[in-house]
Amino acid sequence: MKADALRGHLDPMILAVVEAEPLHGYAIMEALLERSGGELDLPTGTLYPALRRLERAGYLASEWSTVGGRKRRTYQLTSSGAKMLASGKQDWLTFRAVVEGVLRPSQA
Amino acid sequence: MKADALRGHLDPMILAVVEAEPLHGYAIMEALLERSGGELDLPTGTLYPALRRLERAGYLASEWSTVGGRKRRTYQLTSSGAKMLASGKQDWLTFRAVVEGVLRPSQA
DNA sequence: CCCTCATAGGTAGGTTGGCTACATGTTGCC
DNA sequence: GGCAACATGTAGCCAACCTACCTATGAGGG
Repeated sequence: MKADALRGHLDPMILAVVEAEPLHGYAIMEALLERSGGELDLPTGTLYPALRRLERAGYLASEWSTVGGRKRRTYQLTSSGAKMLASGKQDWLTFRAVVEGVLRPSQA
Repeated sequence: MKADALRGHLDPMILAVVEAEPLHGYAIMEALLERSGGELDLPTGTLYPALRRLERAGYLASEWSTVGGRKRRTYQLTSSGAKMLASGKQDWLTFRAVVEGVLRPSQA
């Protein structure tokens, strides 16, 4: 999968995995990997900046903890983030319709 | 629709509209607009550089003509472009599966 | 004891492609 | 005369994703 493809689609995906329960960064990476069937293996240089961006934007809130001697920063969805996720899902449907409308062999 | 969303997905869409018949830039714009149900209204600053990029890459070949006093540059798909389009369509299916696998409410 | 892997977090800097804004010229219609 | 539609293009901005790098702990094998 090309790198650019993800552009603008990553944010809702991140928000989606923390929707059900708060997760820390590493666990988010694993969740994305699992839910994508092994396709979405984000480098840390993508994920961590993205999380900070989403927190700055107010869509996520974070909290530090220590588990088994390791520091974790756990992110949870804010109410603003939930709205963003909902609209992101809607945007995805629109986007999908656009791409498929164009890509479809076209019945003329 | 956010601007970034298009990143990396535009190329196959352009190739797709010239698949059936060669078209000039302006006509490609209109075709995209129509096939997308009015959603995909590309600025010229996006389309024309993209066409040149695709030609440089060997996926499109162009030819000048004059119709009704107006100069047109008509693009047609090369065989290399056809391959690219096919793989782009496949990539789209993969990408769609990834996004929807992650976005889906998740049955846990 | 040491090495390596998995776990856990992060930054700096490069790339790139879609965007805004601008520039040019024609035809056709009011 | 003026404006919309037709037609093509460039320069430069910016955001986001990437590569490459850094730090640190715990667990397991040799």
